[in-house]
Amino acid sequence: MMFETDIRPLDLTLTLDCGQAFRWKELEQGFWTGVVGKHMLTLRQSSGSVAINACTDDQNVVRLVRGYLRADDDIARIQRALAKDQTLTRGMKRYRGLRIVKMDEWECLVSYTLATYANIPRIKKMIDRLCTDYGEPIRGGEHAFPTIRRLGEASEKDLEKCGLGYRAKYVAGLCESLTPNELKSMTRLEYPDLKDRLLELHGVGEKVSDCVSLFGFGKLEAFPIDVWIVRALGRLYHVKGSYRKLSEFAFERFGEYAGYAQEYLYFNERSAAHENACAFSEVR
DNA sequence: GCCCAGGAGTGTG
DNA sequence: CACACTCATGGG
Repeated sequence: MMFETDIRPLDLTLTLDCGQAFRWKELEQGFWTGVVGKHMLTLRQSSGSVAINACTDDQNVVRLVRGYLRADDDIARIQRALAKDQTLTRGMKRYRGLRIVKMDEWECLVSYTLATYANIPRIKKMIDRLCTDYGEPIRGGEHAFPTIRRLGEASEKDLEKCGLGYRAKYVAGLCESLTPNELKSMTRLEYPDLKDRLLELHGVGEKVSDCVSLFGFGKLEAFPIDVWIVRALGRLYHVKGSYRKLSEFAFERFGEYAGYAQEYLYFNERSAAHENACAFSEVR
């Protein structure tokens, strides 16, 4: 069944293929297949509208996709607010179509806990195996992301077999220390309290906590700091220091939309590194 | 074969 | 609080 919905501005590739979410695949040019909730979807962008191919006639998939892509975020307004920062103004316009995604809280928490000290292809593989081994089969031949209960039934050894390595004990710990109700109650917390609560979880540090706040709980003021952001802040703003220190800088500088600022800085820094690498290789 | 990864936990100065 | 070290494996 096909649906269509209007989301502007949007760059589907930038949004789905950037390490925010890990389950999207571009099976053929412009066709992005992934799983959102219990639905396997194929998305295709034509200018500002998104064509949704789903194995259901349930109109709710439109709402699902609009929620996932945060269709109600007013990008123009967000960019205007961030444009008070001159440094950001130049870089961010070409990323107008990049949207922060709103993942399922549990999926996001597990995904980013797995993402520690692993590269993106491997993160995708770990998640794929967790889903095929423990996720409920859904129409289209895919699997939903495994629930807390199902994942909790797996032993640490079982989880290791999915290629998790030392992360298996973290995932097992998450299943033990959380219930679906607790996760749901956490959605009511404001960002500072939410972050502290996430930090209590074993295997969840500052960076993962911020990623989960941003991509899982939709806290746009969260500002995850990875190696690329450290580089960007040093190169563009000449600030360096501990995670806490950089966090405070980001909050004062970027405020309620720091999460979008983070994405712009992240992409800008990666492309800057890429351009340098190309320039260097041309000189040789 | 080698290097290293969208980090976090632990121990030490 | 700041650093160093380890963690278990699979991609590139």
